[in-house]
Amino acid sequence: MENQNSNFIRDIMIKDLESGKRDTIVTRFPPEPNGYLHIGHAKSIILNFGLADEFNGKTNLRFDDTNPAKEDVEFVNSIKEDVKWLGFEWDNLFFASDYFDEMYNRAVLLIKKGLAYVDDLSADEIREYRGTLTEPGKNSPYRDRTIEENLELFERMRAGEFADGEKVLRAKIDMASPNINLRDPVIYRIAHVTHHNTGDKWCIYPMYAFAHPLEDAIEGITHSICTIEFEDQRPFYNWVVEQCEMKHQPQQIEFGRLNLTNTVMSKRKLKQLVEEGYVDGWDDPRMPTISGMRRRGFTPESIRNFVRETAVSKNNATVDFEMLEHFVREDLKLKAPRTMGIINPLKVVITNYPEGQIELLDAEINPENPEMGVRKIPFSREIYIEQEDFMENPPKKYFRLFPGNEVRLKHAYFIKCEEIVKDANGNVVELRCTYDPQTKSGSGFTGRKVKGTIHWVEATHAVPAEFRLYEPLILNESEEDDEGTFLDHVNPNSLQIFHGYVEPNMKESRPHDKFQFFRHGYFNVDPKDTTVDKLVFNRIVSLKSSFKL
RNA sequence: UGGGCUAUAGCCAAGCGGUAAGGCAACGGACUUUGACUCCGUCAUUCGCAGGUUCGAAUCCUGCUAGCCCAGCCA
Repeated sequence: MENQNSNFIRDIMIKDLESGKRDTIVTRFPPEPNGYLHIGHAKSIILNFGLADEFNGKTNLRFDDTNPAKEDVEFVNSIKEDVKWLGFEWDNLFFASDYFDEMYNRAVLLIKKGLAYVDDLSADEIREYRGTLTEPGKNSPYRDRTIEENLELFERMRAGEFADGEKVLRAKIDMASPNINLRDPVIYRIAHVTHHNTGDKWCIYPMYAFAHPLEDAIEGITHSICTIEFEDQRPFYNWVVEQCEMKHQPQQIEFGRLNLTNTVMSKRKLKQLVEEGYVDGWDDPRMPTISGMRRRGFTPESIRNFVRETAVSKNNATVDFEMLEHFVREDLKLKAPRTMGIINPLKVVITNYPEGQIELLDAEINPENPEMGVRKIPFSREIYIEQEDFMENPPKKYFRLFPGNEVRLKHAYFIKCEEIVKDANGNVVELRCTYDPQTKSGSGFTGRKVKGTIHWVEATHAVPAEFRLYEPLILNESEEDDEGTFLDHVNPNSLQIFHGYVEPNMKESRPHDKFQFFRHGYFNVDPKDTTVDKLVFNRIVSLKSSFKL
């Protein structure tokens, strides 16, 4: 059951509906197609789609493609895939570029109202004229051009008569405003770049601050939900809607970004990790991208529940990664079949078990969800167990195998360690044990108890498999901005690869199948590197453990 | 330093003048053929700090402090 925390955005919607200010809810998820989505975007997606769903409203997926230099169809496709995978369906698919004509006309309107002008100042000069945080700016010498001149110049900008950077269109507001965003913001720039949608039709493109309110107004968005850093932009957002005389008036509402401990979220840093080879790509299972999390094995349900549990506020929050892990475990608990896998094998020979005999044992697929039924697993004289489950000189409270100790083999028999076989270097390479036939699992044997139960895989039918275990990619807890030095905190052990064995029926597993390897945790069949003769399992999350050596 | 925003436990967070919800984590204990799960219990005399108003303040007022965002022809 997916929970519902109270949140201030929902409260606003309820109020607007009750007061009659709105009679429906329309939201939008407006990514720029210039990169891959990450868990931070998931929060925006879940808020926009989730809230609209609650009120039987509508949500548009809108690509904010106003800067062709950075955009690509590759990204529009991956974004669409990620939104769908997260479980949402958009009511309409739009592109900001669909509205370029209307935006142009609204800019002309502004010029005609004396509220916009063409500026010939260079980018550097504009910065100088803008003033600073503490000093007011000053008016551009071009600020008082006549409406006719501005109209003509803007038309010529559109016609391609000027080079990039030669001229811009600016809103005429107040160069002395304490809100720097109101010091005559640039609303159109020249860029002779081919656009992924409109091709070479345009060589002038609207800026985000001008385009976004228009897009929202055109689509009849009621609540335009965005992140907190746009709060200063809201006065201009409202100015555009009003001065451009848009019929519909959307309301911008800001929420605090989601951050995770030991995770970097900025595009610049993620890109650096990819490009400098710290990870395998944007979908590396260690990446906080949606595609990375999908490949790691996180489920859409777990991400949705996690995001909903973290709630909506205006704080900049850094949520413990353990919170995310909790929600995957919870989701997979009833869904994932249990199976046994040996990550780090140690051979065990059961000396009193008949040679050549193979026994098929019954094993519950998921004891917490009995409806999943039972599987058969082979047992014989030779098995593999986990190296970690044997110690020659164990500390107190070690419940696993050690010389003379007896443990239960899950679904099978009690075995007792009788003898250790070592190689020339003194490493333990094999254990010789005996089993007690009357302790067979399910036989109801109660003669004696054993402290530990360990998992195993029968040696002659064992299927080799690769296990990939992950640790946080970044060692420092919060994403502080030591510009450039975050690479110093990259965890050198973020990926550990092991070669071991799994049960024979695991041969049939398909990419993205999820399992709980008994006592190890939840794993996903890697969709990229798994082939017909090579199984690769990504550990999504370990099981919790209170065991400490 | 001008403007905007934020501050409640280790983390996230509810609370909206009537005496600090919930989740994660942690820690005890019960159960256990997963050192898991489940269950049961513990975990803020106090809400960034200092004053004030009030019978009563996390909530209202005043002053301070700390953190985040804004000086792209990025979004």
